[in-house]
Amino acid sequence: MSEELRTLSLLGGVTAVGKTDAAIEWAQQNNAEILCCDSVSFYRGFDVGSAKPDPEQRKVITHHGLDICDLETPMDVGLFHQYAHKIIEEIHRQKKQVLVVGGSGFYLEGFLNPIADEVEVTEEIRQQVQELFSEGGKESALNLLKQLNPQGLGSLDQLNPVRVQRALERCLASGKSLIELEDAFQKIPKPYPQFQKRMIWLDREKEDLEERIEWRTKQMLEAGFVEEVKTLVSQGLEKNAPLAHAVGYREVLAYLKNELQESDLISAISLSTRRLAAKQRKWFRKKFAEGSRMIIPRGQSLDVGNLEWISDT
RNA sequence: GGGAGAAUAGCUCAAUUGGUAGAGCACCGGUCUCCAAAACCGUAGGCUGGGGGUUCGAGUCCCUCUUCUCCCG
Repeated sequence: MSEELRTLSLLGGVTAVGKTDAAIEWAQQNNAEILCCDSVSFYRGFDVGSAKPDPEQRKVITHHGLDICDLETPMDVGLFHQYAHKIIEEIHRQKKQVLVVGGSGFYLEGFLNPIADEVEVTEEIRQQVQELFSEGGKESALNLLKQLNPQGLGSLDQLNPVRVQRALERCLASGKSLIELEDAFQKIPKPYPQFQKRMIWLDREKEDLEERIEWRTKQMLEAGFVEEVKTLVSQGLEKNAPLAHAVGYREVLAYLKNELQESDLISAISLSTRRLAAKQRKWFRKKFAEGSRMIIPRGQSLDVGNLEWISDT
């Protein structure tokens, strides 16, 4: 088998930059299938607001990683990478290339660095910790954590309720201290060792991206974003905090509850989306290889025949 | 034309009887091994619309100009 087939290509980029079209074009030219890495597009029913590739686009090139879970069976990084391993093997068996496309930093990082260990948190433990939180809040969880970890809490951010909750779950589930868990985590080897990884990420000039974001926001609303959120609410959207707070979904939800005026909807969604882009940009700068940023000139789409991939070091 | 009110950080607003201006959001920076488009932390930011006056001291009281909003003609 040629070396080329052992390559894993990661195409990142900020939101609204034009990733979807670029990915499809590249995949066509390079006999590839696409694995989407987008924390909202994983979910069934989150179509308009996540700018998910539409059925037409998916007919052109096979997309994986879309519609693989729903509100009742939430995705997490560990699960996603189990899935990704399987899909990548499958694509290679067909002697095709894999193009990972997405903007979700934490999920993308799983291709480059260890992001999870073997500790499995059972539903009972999750419930138990949840109850502790609703009764005594973060403080009582922190107290219990301190009892379980006389040697200290390691690098835990004690001010962050989500982090404290996770840490406690993992302590209870593993029977180990946070420091032991951290030490063990340090020793986990890099993931996907059988592949040579290369990457590139797309960006645009500030003003250019802002215009695209606003334009796309309007498109989404015209395409039935509000209806989509109504349906999701009936399926229990509000019980899933991260999705209920996802960019755009949060604003439409506020509008449906009369907390946001219709006339402010576009600007509110656009603002959130711009913040997301800024956050993504920071992530790519930090985690993707030096020189892997590619700025698409205003009014143009990407020349995918000419990408300068940067190898993971 | 007459009357009333407002003017404070990029935005929305705070500031007890006059005592050297604060918050939320945005911006900028940072953190996170399983909810990550989430969650959390930090920095910076103001000749308080202009000018004058009273006072030891004015965002706060007085005068004046400018701008905006509302009401009456």
